[in-house]
Amino acid sequence: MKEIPKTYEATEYESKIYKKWEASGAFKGKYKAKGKTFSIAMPPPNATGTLHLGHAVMLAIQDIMTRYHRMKDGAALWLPGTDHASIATQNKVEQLIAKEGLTRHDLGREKFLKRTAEFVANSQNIIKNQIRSMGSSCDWSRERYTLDADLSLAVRTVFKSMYEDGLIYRGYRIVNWCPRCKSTLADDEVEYKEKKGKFYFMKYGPVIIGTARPETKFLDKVIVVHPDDKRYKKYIGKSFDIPWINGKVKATVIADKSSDPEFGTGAMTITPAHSFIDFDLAKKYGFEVVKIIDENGNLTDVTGEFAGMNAHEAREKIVEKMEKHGLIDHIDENYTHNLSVCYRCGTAIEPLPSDQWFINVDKKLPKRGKSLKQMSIEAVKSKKIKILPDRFEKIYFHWMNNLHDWCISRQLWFGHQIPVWYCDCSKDPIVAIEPPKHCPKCKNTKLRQDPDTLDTWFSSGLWTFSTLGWPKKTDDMKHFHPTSVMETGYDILFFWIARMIIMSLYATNEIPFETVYLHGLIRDKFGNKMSKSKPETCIDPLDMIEKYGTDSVRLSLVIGGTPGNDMRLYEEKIAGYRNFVNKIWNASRFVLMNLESKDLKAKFTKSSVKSTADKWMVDHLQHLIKHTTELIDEFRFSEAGNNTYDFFWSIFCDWYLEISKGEHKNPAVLLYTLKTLLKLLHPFMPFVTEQIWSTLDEKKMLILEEWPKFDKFLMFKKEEDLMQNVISAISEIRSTRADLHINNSVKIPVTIYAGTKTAIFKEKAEIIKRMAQIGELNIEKTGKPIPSSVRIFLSGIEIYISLAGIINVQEERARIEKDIKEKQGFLNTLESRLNNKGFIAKAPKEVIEKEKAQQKAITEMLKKLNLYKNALN
RNA sequence: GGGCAUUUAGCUCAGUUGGUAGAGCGUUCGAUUCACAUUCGAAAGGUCACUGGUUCGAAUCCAGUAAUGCCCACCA
Repeated sequence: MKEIPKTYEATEYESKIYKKWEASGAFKGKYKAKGKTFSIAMPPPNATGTLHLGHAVMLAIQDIMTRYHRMKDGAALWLPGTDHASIATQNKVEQLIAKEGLTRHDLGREKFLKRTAEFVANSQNIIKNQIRSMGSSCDWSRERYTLDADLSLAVRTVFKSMYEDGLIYRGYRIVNWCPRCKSTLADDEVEYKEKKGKFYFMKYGPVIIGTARPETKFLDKVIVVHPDDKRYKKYIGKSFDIPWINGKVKATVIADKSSDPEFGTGAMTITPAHSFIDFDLAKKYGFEVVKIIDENGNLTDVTGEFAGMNAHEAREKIVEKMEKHGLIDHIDENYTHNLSVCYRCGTAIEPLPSDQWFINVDKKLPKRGKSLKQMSIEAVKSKKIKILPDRFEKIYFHWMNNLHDWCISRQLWFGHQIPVWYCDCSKDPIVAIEPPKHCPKCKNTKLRQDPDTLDTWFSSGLWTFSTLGWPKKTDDMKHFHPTSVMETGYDILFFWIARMIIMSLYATNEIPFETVYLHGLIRDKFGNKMSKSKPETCIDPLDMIEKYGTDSVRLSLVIGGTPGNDMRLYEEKIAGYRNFVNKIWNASRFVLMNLESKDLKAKFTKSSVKSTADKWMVDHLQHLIKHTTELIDEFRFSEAGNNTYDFFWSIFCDWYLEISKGEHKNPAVLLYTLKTLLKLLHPFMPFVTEQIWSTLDEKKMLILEEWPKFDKFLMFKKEEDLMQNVISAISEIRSTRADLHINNSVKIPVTIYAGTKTAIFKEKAEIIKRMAQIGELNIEKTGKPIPSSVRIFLSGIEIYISLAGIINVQEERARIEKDIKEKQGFLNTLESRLNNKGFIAKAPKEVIEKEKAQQKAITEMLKKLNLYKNALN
């Protein structure tokens, strides 16, 4: 009837289809008629980024779920947005203005933020269009940005409430300080890099101490040894005047179990201001905390002649001086240590004490009697939140159990400025949601806002509910929260997932999501991390979309991947799925060519299913519907996609379409099967399925169609079984021909004795002839062996390929011997099992019955094969 | 140092309640105007890392070993 082009050119259709979807309102998150609606909050990409494979894989998986539920439930929400990513974005803009020779201080806060806003607006558009190019069916009318007014309101609301609950406090603590970003970092924003360096052993009065950082040791005056360390027992509690870097110091020896006798010399001095452990010790014993290194990474005035020098650069000079004074015992030149560096810029971290805002994770909440930590652990332990794969639950618990108070203030400009104001009249902070007009104590109107901003994860921790209108009580909150699934890479389990759980439980008293699906990382062909510095294996999803189409890229990212496991991606894989996309296109093309326009309007019912082949096809399809639905519900997307792929290609195309050629076509079943398959494939490959759908005279777009339902009245077990016999016969004949090197152009005569299955073989004679390239075909119930022929024995069926004049006795003998050997081998294992008393006694009945039946069938076949072999000459 | 994962065909990977090992790519043989050569038909190719255990039966469950990768902690 209709003719569509021979090859599917993805780029011709994709953007048009996307626009049509978007314009039609199909993406809009509607409420399900009954019960809670399926919803996903899209992990917001950084407002600065461009689409990479990490985004591509998350978009593909989330879109599959959203489209599936939209079809199945009639409604679903996928809420998109972007994250301001304070530190990453600020760094990027700083790099940009550096090209103009400017720093952010040259511009000043206001101008710098304006500049950043412009930059963000521009890159947001880029990433948003790239999200569209992946076919993402997200609700753009609900799009959010973490710096939007209402999201910022949510941030300030949570801050104030936490402050009032005594969870947020200001404290003087050691923090991870990045001297380049000039900001604090949370513990998990610190990375460790192995570095070769020197390890210095220094004479410190009665002991020798080891350190990698001599430049922090100026004011050390406490020696710590283990209480049981015999070497030092005599010194404990004593004081010494010790010649040190800048003259004499008075040092005391104390005993504490934190000193490891096995490490170094077993004695250490402590540097309270620049080591987390030493800070804790200093707090424990009440020692003075003096800063040696300042916020710029320079040595402070207490270091005397070294003041103002960069701490790292001063190291060698300090060591030189110590050497001159005989304070160096020896130096280990080959020491590898783990250098802590900033996860954003790679600069070495300086631990230093500073006034910062923290969230107390251990304090029990006034009304709930539990700490944030306890609540967060409970939510997962009780299975209210399920993490897939579940081994990540253990990792989550471990992390949560060891969580320290969360430092939330950052000395950055870009972000949510901390909603705290100060008045000159006192040091007390004024915490408010909206800027206060005057000081509540002295009515002074000149207030200063805390210059710091909040950790970017503070606002993204609110993402599942701040995007739905919280703190207002919105209908969206009611229908969509808690969200159904959080789908993201396992690499941000702590950064983000854990924080969302903490924040949501605190603010809304609800879990943020029911299931966490963690996908793996995409790696290159050799299993390495993809990097732009290796262009030969680095894959840019946008290039691939351009070259192979979005559907192919999506399939290649989903099939073959299992949650929590990394996956390799390479261009050949994408090309393979492009072939599949084209296969679907051409199968549809075939169906269309075999339809009249009246067939498109005809209704499909059970009575449309006529031939045995039709019934075989429709029966298979019911199983596929059932299985695919189950697999998607179980988050097994790879299997669901792969099964449908197999089905489409090797069942629908290779058999049913081939059978349909000639006299046997049934437009109703062809169309029903195609439509059902398009629906099942739509979540995985939305574009090509929608494009084909548009040629089928349907009223609704495929995106809004109903998900196929398994229909037990369309099962035809008996016909399915009969047809399978015909299919095996065709396969066997084809295989035997190829084995015997009989060219396809030779139309060989074949005789089949089909026994009880004679009727179906007679019915399908034409199909068998065509598909197995047979000349003359005789089908009888039984008969005598045909001389000069090759024989195939199936269970209850004998096939004779007459090869008078063509048969090669030697080849045939080899073929038969191989067959006998294989069958004998199988028979042997069957019999040894059936002779095993234990097996008969303990194995389930069905298994035993099955094996007995097989034994009988094979024994019979072997008998025939041997007779045949002996007759060959 | 602690934890986790992976190890299945030449390559990339599936394999959920334990019952003669599967796919795609690649290889080999055969097919040229058939919906599709982005195709079709066929084949070869595997002690399921190793050792032991449980079981009538193990790729699958348990214990141990090895290799690889990842995460956490971090030592003055």
